[in-house]
Amino acid sequence: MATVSRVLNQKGYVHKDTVQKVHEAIEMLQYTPNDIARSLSKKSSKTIALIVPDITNPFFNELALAVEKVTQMYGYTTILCNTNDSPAVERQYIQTLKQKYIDGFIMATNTLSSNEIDQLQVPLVALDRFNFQTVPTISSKNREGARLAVQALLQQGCTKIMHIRGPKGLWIAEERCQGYLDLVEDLDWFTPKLIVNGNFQLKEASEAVNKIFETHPDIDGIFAGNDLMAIGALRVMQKRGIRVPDQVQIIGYDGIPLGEMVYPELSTVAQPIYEMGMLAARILIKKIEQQPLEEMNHQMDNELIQRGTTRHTS
Amino acid sequence: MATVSRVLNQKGYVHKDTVQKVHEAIEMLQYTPNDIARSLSKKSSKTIALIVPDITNPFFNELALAVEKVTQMYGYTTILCNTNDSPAVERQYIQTLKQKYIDGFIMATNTLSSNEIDQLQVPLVALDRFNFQTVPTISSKNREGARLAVQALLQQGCTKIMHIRGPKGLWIAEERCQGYLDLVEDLDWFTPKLIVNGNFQLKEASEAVNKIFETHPDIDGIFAGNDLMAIGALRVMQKRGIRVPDQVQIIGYDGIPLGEMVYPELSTVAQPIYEMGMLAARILIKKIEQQPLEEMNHQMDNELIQRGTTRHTS
DNA sequence: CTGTTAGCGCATTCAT
DNA sequence: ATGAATGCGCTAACAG
Repeated sequence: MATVSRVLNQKGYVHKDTVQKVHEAIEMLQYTPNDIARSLSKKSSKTIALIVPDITNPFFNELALAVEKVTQMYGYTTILCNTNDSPAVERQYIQTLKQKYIDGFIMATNTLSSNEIDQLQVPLVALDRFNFQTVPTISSKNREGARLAVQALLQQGCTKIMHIRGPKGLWIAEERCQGYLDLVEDLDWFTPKLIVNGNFQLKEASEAVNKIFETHPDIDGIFAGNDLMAIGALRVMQKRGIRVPDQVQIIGYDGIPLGEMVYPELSTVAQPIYEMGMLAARILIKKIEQQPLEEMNHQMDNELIQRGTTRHTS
Repeated sequence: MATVSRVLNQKGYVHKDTVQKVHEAIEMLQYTPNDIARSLSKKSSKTIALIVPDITNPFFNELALAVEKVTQMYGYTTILCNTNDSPAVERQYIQTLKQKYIDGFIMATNTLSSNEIDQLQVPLVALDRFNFQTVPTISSKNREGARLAVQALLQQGCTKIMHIRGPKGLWIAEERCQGYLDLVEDLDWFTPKLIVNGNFQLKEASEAVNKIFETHPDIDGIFAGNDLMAIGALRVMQKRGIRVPDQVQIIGYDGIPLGEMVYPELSTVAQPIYEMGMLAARILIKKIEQQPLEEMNHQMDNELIQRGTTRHTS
């Protein structure tokens, strides 16, 4: 019995012939090891959890794919948890998972206080969070990315640009909003009313844009904090019979595949989503296996991709 | 120790005062039970898995919400597994989960052979599958639903209706296609060329529709096997400058929220997604707990919802 | 009503 | 190089 354990884990000495025999027996008996017993004994489930706020957002799907790929390579299982933006659900998941010897978390949500996170007792890496001392963070250069977008809008003739921002208090939403402000705050047409909150949701963004066009019909540029909201804005333009990009130019943020499926195709600030997911997973596993981390805060570069919703030359 | 177990599980006799004292101790020590040990002992993890082919499809998200809701009510955890249409991934999940004492599966995929499913050894309920003898099935009345859509198209003046079907061999796709055929097969304009395969994906549907419009520019009605594909078709119309619903009318199938976010809003055959999810979960739990099932095959009613992509009167 | 005991299936000493 | 013994934290059967 101990011998079988040895060959399964490739640990300790075991004669070559015995290995062979064990494998034959396994085959014959259709034996599969019991992960639960293994977990109990090792105090580890070889499982990590990826916690996301909205599973229908393709951004998180791509992230999940990336995470799953590398965790699997290292022999870990990953389980996907969708909180639907509810902190209660998130806490519930964390609690349940901890009772199951979860080895680590990748948090792509921002609902928990840093206090709660510190008490976690389980390895953790955060996506799109503000610099922690204690937990590794991965994000793209949000402020810089936002500037990229607004600058393009400006250069391409926009004379009144609105911003659809993400949730208040959410780090990445603030940063992207700041990037927008950096470039337009001092222009004479600017007013804070040009910033509306879409909570990163298509529907809310649509409603907000629809409303602001009542009072500001002369807006000719829209920078959205993510692609979903940009698409929401695009819908509104179509509904109102406003031509994109002739009358209004739109740029989103994320670079999700859905952006290429709408018409006109969405211009966007593309994050290296897949790489961010892989990096997060690698770092988490390093942390779980107690290896030293070189860096705590990873900032990825973005790329401005101009497609059908902007009037770019060339 | 056994007493603690008793109060936690509310099983067996235990004095009221003792219960109190145990709870105080739990509070004091911040004790949380170890689910892994519990699972090992009970040979059950109190968790079930919902296996879906494409997590970005809002249909499955709504399903997941429903399933999660009822499983949680019964004290189960549910874990979401996205196979991304890969049978290999699906098998991998099943294997891994079985080794973790998973209590049951809800399969919203159709990749596995019924043979494999019979060997599963774990309670299972299937969504949108053909009538099994052994496993409970839930689906909507696909053929009837399809007829609902095509009939409306016909009545509202369409004289050449194409169908974007789902994957070959997939039961629900076949049924919906049959429903289409039921109504149009004998009409003089009909030709099998009017049926294209979009594999239930937005992108593939777009490409297929784009292609068929080269040879059949006089199509004035589109019935899509799901909403995602219908939206793909809508995109193509917009790209080609074809007015919807004036020149072409479109009806999808599913009733996902996304359908209300596009412009014009999508007409569709709405399935009771949430109810289907809840029903699936209830049945699975019944099966896990060895309660008798009254019925094996549940067929839900659909509702035709006409919105902006059709020219309905009233 | 409560404490003692054995066993769930594995990994990990320690002998041999 | 291999087998026997112990423990992971819990539940269930049994005594008391």
